[in-house]
Amino acid sequence: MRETDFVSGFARGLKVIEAFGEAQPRLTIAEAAKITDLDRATVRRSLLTLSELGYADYDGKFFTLTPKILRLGHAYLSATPLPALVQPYLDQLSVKAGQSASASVLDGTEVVYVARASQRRVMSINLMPGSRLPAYCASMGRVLLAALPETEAREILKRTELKANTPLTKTDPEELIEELRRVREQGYAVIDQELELGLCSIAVPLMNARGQVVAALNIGAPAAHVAASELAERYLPLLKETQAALRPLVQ
Amino acid sequence: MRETDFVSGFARGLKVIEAFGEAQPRLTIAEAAKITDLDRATVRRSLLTLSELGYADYDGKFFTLTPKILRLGHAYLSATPLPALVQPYLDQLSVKAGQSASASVLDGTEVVYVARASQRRVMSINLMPGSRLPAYCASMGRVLLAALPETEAREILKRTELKANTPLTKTDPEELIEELRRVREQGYAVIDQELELGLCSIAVPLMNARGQVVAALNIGAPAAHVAASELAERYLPLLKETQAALRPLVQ
DNA sequence: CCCATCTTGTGCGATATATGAACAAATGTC
DNA sequence: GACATTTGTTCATATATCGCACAAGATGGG
Repeated sequence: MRETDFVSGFARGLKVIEAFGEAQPRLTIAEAAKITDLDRATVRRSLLTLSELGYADYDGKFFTLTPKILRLGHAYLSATPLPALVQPYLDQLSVKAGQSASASVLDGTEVVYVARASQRRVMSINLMPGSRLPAYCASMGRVLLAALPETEAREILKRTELKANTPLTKTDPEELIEELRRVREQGYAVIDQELELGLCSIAVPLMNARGQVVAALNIGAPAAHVAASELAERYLPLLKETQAALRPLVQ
Repeated sequence: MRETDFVSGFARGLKVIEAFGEAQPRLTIAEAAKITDLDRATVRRSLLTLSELGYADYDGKFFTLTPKILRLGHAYLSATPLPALVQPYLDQLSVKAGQSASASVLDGTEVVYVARASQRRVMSINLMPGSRLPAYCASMGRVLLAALPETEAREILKRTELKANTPLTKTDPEELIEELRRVREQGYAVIDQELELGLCSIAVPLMNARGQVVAALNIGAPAAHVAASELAERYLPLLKETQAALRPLVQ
């Protein structure tokens, strides 16, 4: 790609949108400039553009995103049949298990939630479509990494900041690779409080008719409610059932 | 706003993202140019920029959006406490009613779904966070329009293409204004197959502690299952309960 | 197999944007 | 209430992008 095939104004604008988040629901020009590391004048123009197009509101001091911004993500969600397809199955799965059920895909070193059915809020983190978690310490992440050729999985782990979120988090690359082998063999991954204390989860791959892994499904539960060692016994049959039902339907 | 405070490259890029959708999950440069009504060279640069940033994939012919694009909508969903807050209540509501439950806000002439819990898929249209429906013929739209000063509601109806989706759709502005008065008075809106034959729904406003309407909640049901005339009897108590539970929690 | 048609890639002049400094306004501090 | 800081805005100019026109390549009938 040539230098001139890159629209930096566009790239800068996208960076500005991403500056908004849970901790920063409203931003001043200076704040957005600090977060994005762009010039204040540049950020101002991007924000005014967003505001002019109705993607943001401006009260003279703070900018906030409007629901119109959801059109952008919606372009993906509606263009990809997967989220709509799995949603009703997740709903059923979630009701039957009495726990949250989710589906996600891999994006770089992270898993991205594309659909979710929650029974109650079990985590301090709030998950919804579009939410991201590091792949190495999430059950769906393990399943998705296990589906890759080992060299690719290694490559992703190398690019990941393997930090210990809890004392139980596995952070040694070799240990993780070994774990991925186990996951590949047994067909599911169990996470015991590696992401957050008190939370464990179990995931299976979602395959299409040709056997390609296109996503992962999981059930998350509070550790106080279900011990990690019981996860497979209690929820694996339900997950396998959903996996089998979806297999002929995806892609 | 001055002319030079607008970054047209950014605006054009956003338009390109929105070109993707249910009917157009994969686009060539020429297709995207036709949809957006932009010059091919411009669209090409935008698409290559998206691809370079990881928001899109390019196989040399087709561009597709990647899950990374969800970061943009996620910036709104996580920045706005509402979706996360109402989700567990919708889940409960959906289970109790045995029907789909949703929350939405108004964006121009449309309602935008910000959270949803579905029991099964009842509509030909697939709804999910970010989905949009015309406000005039949706139950949540009626509730949200009814919450506006009448002049504003009129203004929005004037900008709306009031088309008859079914023989039951109300399309006369005066009749709609009259209906909004009724909705305001009774505190809920019922839609009987005005959007799609076979689908009816009931919605209530979601107010904050100060009594401002911040969103709408609804339950949708197949007409074959529940007649529109029974909706209020069957589901209004559940909706009112949820409305009351959420009232002290929002904003 | 060839021609008509559609698509993609590229060079260039005209036009629009980014930059950083300077200034004005607002905010916070003592 | 005055000073110090931060923030928002403007401006001139260097730089980058836009859209057009054209070339090259791909596609699809007949």
